[in-house]
Amino acid sequence: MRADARRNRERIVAGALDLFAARGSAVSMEDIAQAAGVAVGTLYRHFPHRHALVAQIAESALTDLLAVTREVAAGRGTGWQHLDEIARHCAGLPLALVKTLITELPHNDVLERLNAESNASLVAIAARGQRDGSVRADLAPEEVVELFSMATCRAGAKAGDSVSTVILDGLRGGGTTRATPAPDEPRR
Amino acid sequence: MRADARRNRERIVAGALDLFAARGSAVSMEDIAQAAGVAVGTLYRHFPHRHALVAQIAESALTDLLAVTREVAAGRGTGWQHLDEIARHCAGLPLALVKTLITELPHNDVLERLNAESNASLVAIAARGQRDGSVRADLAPEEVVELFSMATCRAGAKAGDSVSTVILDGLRGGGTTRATPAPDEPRR
Amino acid sequence: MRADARRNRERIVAGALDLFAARGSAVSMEDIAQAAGVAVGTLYRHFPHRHALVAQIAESALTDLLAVTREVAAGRGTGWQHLDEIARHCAGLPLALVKTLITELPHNDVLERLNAESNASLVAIAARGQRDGSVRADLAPEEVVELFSMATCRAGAKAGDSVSTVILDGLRGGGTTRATPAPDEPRR
Amino acid sequence: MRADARRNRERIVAGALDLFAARGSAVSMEDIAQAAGVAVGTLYRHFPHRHALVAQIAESALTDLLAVTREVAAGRGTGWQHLDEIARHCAGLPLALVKTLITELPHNDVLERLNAESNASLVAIAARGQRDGSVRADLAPEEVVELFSMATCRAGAKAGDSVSTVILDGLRGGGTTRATPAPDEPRR
DNA sequence: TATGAATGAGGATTCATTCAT
DNA sequence: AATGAATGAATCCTCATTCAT
Repeated sequence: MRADARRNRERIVAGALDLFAARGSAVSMEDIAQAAGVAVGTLYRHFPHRHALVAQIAESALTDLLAVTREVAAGRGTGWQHLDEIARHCAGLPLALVKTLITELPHNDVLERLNAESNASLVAIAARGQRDGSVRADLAPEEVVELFSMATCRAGAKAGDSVSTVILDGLRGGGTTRATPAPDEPRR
Repeated sequence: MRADARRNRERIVAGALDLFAARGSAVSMEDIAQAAGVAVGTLYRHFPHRHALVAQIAESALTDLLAVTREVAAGRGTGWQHLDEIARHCAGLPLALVKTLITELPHNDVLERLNAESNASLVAIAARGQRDGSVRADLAPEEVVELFSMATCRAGAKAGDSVSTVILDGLRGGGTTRATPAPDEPRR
Repeated sequence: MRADARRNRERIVAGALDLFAARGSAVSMEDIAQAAGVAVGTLYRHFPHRHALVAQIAESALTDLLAVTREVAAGRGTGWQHLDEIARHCAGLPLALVKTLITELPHNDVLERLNAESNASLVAIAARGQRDGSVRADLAPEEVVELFSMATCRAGAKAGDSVSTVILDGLRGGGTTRATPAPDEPRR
Repeated sequence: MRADARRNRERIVAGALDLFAARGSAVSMEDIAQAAGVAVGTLYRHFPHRHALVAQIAESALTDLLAVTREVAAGRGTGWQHLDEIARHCAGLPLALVKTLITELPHNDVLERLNAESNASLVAIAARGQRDGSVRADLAPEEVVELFSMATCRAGAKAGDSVSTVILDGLRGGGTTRATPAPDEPRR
């Protein structure tokens, strides 16, 4: 792929993401092209139809999520610490947006698989956390992940904001008091 | 209003709600009319444009929410118990759907007001709960309400499902250990 | 016909005329009914369809015009005086509006006939005027009538306004011959 | 603009003008597109809505009128000769149609201005004609222009037809005074 | 390869007319 | 006879997609 073609493709994806975030998923292809500084024809050269573009955006985010998840999972620390660290990274990903975008997509194997794999990874982390005592054990690991996703996929989620923190803390196991912030982590 | 007209109106609203839930907010007016068993003209007689219909659906749900909130708030019990009880009622309301529908609506004073009032009510309840010790005090009442809303506005939320329960439990105050169900409150 | 029915019919016609004048011919039947203080059903009881209503309005005006024309023609005076007098009466009739309304009507025998008869009457008057010397003789009587109609069917025509007067005066016969083309400006 | 696009645009405008003339202003956009040999989408690419198309048609005609008016006014001859020459040119313009089309347009600054400028030009010409004696002086110049417009904006006006000629002649000044009111008919 | 014009199916909305109350 | 709700064809307009330049 020529350098300018790659650049165009990247600008399209980035511009579309911004537009979707700013004006909802009902943005027209024409507007997306314009935001990327190209003509519609070019947009369609890169993405044969709208779904392909949306899917690409989703795929990027989910791929990043999966990568982060696996990377963190490969490191050291308790299960809860892993969840917490992944959550921090998630704040930089447009997961809330992607979640809504996906709902208007027809069935898509790639996304399905990415989703399943992230989920499997997270469930494994949760389960491990429950075994190492860092994650509360009175929930199914899937429920832990669902709560984790809620903290992570909220619209305006920022790394370490109160609401995420409360949920994350709520997932902790053990006698350690749940939500009280550590002295050096003042609640915002 | 004539009886048949009211019946039609109700069938339209109910049918639209179902369709939106089943197929997303991009359903056509034609389909909505058909689902209600009327012709488009009838749909438009009751709602001069799509926004009016969507707004009506949102208004109903928010009105119900406000009513429940106030009714419960007027009863006895701790702040947390009130939140818990309201949450149970919310499970019957299409709040998750309404939340997404509202985003594609132009500014709407009525909805704005309903939203503000429900919120104010809930914040008051949260604050009261913090004073009576039933709600954890290390959060701003607004944050409590945000968490409450997350539990309440989830897509498939059912009264008393694990995830809601965890979040609600996470809002508890006091020495009592958070998530462990009290003997008389079996986790569902 | 019951008294209230006749009253309704009259209010409908009068209201429609006003609305057409104020907002153009594209007014809806609903609006016309409302302006008359009745429901659409009643409007349709009196006029089986829109065309019938419009035709009725046109018919009224043309009938009035014909009556005036014949009445004046039966009196004494020169041809030009008759034209002048008819023109004064026309100022009270919505002829300009009716002229435009008629264009959107399908073929209509009654209107056709009324039109033809008024025209015939006017042509006769013009011809008589040419014989009695009161109307300029260098035009076909039909052309005289066309000019007369222009004076008479203008949008804001008022009895005796300057513009009408000029045209009417231009139709005068007599020794003064302003209308004779100068030698170097041959009449086409 | 690409050659084919310009050709389409021109065919649309020309076709629409013909259709309006033939079938009134209520022609559908679909029909207009078909008459121009394009699809509706193309029609809308050139004119974002019906009003824009109608306005374009009006603008063309009024622009032509203004150009003619100014061009003629810059030449030599008496005021009346200028009016007469402009009238000849007007016969080629769809002024009658445009006049009715304009009534269904929302406020439009460009058209407003064009109208005002043509009018101002014509009024100036009329006034000059009154000073040079070629235009009758017993009318306000605005009234002269109104009469001029009547001659010029008639439905089937052809250059130099009798009716126009009579009106134009009626605007002449000079010693012969057919327009002098009879003593018992004071001019208002 | 990029451009942007053209296509046309689809969706919102209007309104003349019909019909149940 | 009046009312006003219901119908549905017709119209405007949008936008994903295709294609000529």
